[in-house]
Amino acid sequence: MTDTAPRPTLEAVAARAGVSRATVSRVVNGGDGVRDVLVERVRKAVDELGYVPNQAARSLVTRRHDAIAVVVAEPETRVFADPFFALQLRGISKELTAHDNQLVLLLTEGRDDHARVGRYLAGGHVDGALVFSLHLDDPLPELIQRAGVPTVFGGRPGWSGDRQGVVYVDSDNRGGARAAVRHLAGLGRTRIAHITGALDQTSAADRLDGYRDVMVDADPRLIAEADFTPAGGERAMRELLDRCPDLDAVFAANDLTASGALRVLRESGRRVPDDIAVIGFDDMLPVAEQTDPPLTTVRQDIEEMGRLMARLLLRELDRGTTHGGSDEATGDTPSSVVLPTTLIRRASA
Amino acid sequence: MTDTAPRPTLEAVAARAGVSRATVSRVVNGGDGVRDVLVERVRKAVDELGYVPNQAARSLVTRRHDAIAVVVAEPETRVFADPFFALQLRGISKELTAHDNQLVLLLTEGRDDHARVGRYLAGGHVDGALVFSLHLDDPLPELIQRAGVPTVFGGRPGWSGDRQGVVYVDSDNRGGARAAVRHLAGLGRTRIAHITGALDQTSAADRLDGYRDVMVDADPRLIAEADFTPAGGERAMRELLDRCPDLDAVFAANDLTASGALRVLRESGRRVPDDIAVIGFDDMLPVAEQTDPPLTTVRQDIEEMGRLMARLLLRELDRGTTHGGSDEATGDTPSSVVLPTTLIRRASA
DNA sequence: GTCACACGCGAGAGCGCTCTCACGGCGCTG
DNA sequence: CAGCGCCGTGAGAGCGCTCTCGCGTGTGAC
Repeated sequence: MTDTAPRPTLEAVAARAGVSRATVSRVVNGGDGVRDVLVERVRKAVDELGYVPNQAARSLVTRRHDAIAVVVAEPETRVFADPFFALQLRGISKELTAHDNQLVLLLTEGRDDHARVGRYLAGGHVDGALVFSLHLDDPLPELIQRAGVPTVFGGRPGWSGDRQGVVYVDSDNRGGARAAVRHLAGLGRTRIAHITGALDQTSAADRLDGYRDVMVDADPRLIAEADFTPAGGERAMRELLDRCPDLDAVFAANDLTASGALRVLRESGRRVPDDIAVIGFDDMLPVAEQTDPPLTTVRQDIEEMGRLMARLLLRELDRGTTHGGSDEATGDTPSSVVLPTTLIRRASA
Repeated sequence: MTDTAPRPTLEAVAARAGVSRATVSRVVNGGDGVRDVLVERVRKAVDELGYVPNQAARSLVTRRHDAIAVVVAEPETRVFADPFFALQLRGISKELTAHDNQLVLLLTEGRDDHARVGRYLAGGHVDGALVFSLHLDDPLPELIQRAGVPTVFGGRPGWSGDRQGVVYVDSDNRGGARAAVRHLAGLGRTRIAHITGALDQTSAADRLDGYRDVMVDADPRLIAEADFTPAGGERAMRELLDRCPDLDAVFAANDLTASGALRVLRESGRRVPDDIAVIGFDDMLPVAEQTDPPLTTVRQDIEEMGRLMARLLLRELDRGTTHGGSDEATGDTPSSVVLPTTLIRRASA
């Protein structure tokens, strides 16, 4: 009953089917160039014995693992505790599963972990990596680049120098921000404030840029820095009310920030959206739909981002396999993708 | 620059250090029974060559993979989109990392996926599995049991027949529920209602049991069924207000449900906690702290649950290795653990 | 009817590692 | 001073698979 059952090997299947190991191998791997009679016979033997190929043995010779590492740096709990990551992971999982790849999850916290991850990736345990590099000064991308593992990044990595061959998937943060602010302007609002996210993350920086695109010469006092958290949103909102009591709209860097801001506005007796209109970013359902009033926000398709990351990586891996090991970019390198965002109108603006 | 660098093998290290493969292997795996001089020499060679053992080759002979599968069945998006799962995963990751084990994530949705997971586990790709079996009728546990892979479950599996050797880690849902209801009673509330979770999950059933433990002969109309979602909470709350306008307290099966209930209460003009006291479950910070008023709730240490699951599994695996392959339970089988919960008092009760 | 060729299949090497086994050297005892 | 034992080391087999190579058979062309 326990695992003492000795797993059948290729050899065993071959014996039972009355063919050679090589033939069984061929059948198991697609069955090209084998007569149908034999294919049938081998399939039967496989079924009867419950044969499952030993991945270790296979990897040893093929040097492929059909496994992808997903690296998530999570210096703060926040990052991990929000649904963002979970949704992306789900998209990745779906895509990988569809291509018979496994998902090896590497969560890192702290510097020493980076070394560990670097070692792991360099160790050739996986065929590629999907990396969420959230901060500008993250040493991880550098490490990974050096490990020589094909990689796709989630979110635009924040290097100043854009190295060649760096592939990422991102939302159109800047465009989304522009849409949000334009929407507010379209409502006739003129004193539109912005509560930023953590500005060491490209998404926050990009959203701020989008805001500035529209509010070309905005009063700098209309911009308050926060960190993507509700608490940060509260603090920033108080600051803003203090500095600019006349503001009539707020674009928050994400929904959580917006929820904090809403709370402060309610406390201060302002009506939303009558006195002050509020827009968030993300369209995190548990948050955006439950605020009071429900939050107008910019939706990004997070699951699709994940799926796309996986697809890009798999394509690159496939390319590497098919075209033989050419060294430098062979022309059709997959390139980065920026997904569109859409404005979701609810009650807050 | 690219991955064309041929990874050094044991052989190469041995040559450089002027010893045999066997000796290098010994050093790499702990270095027992090798003279310090040689250990040093080998270490140096390893560093210089940047040698990393080939896990596939190693697994092939040791039959260990140092990898654990985490299986998450997620029929509903909800499950995945809440921080619960993420926190647990984090605990697991920490523990596995500390023991140099990898985390292979398997997300399933739908029936066909079950077969896939079963095949994967039976395929001997991983040493063990951590399984989140959320629903009573889930076929997954059965499948996994049959695959013969050492497994620890997250949350009490819902089989009527408690098979032997089933190990799980759970929160004290029933005890926590009792504490919550007692607290309400201690506040002088007498008409205490309960909004349940999805009752096909053991956690929901256990919390209901806890409620009943205290409210021994509760008015059945004080119990409304929901599904752990805010929307469900709203619906159930309306039902309850309709049926029992005189209720003075509500114990909700989780924080999300409670947040829905709070909204309905506010709409209906009831004051919380003055008119109606509310308690949740989970202590999900982004929710519990942000409700209005902040939610009194039952905290469970989710991350610790994850960590514990991993620890239990690793211990079991270790046991299997150390004591040779004895077949039936060797006495010191790790047994299930139920973690305590604590009541967190905030403003809502 | 003969020759060339293609196609299907089996034999065998080898991927990088671990682990058993046997051997040489040293220290200890009598 | 001889012999026994033990510790440290190397040689070599083999884990389960893939893949190249070559042989045999069947098919088509002349």
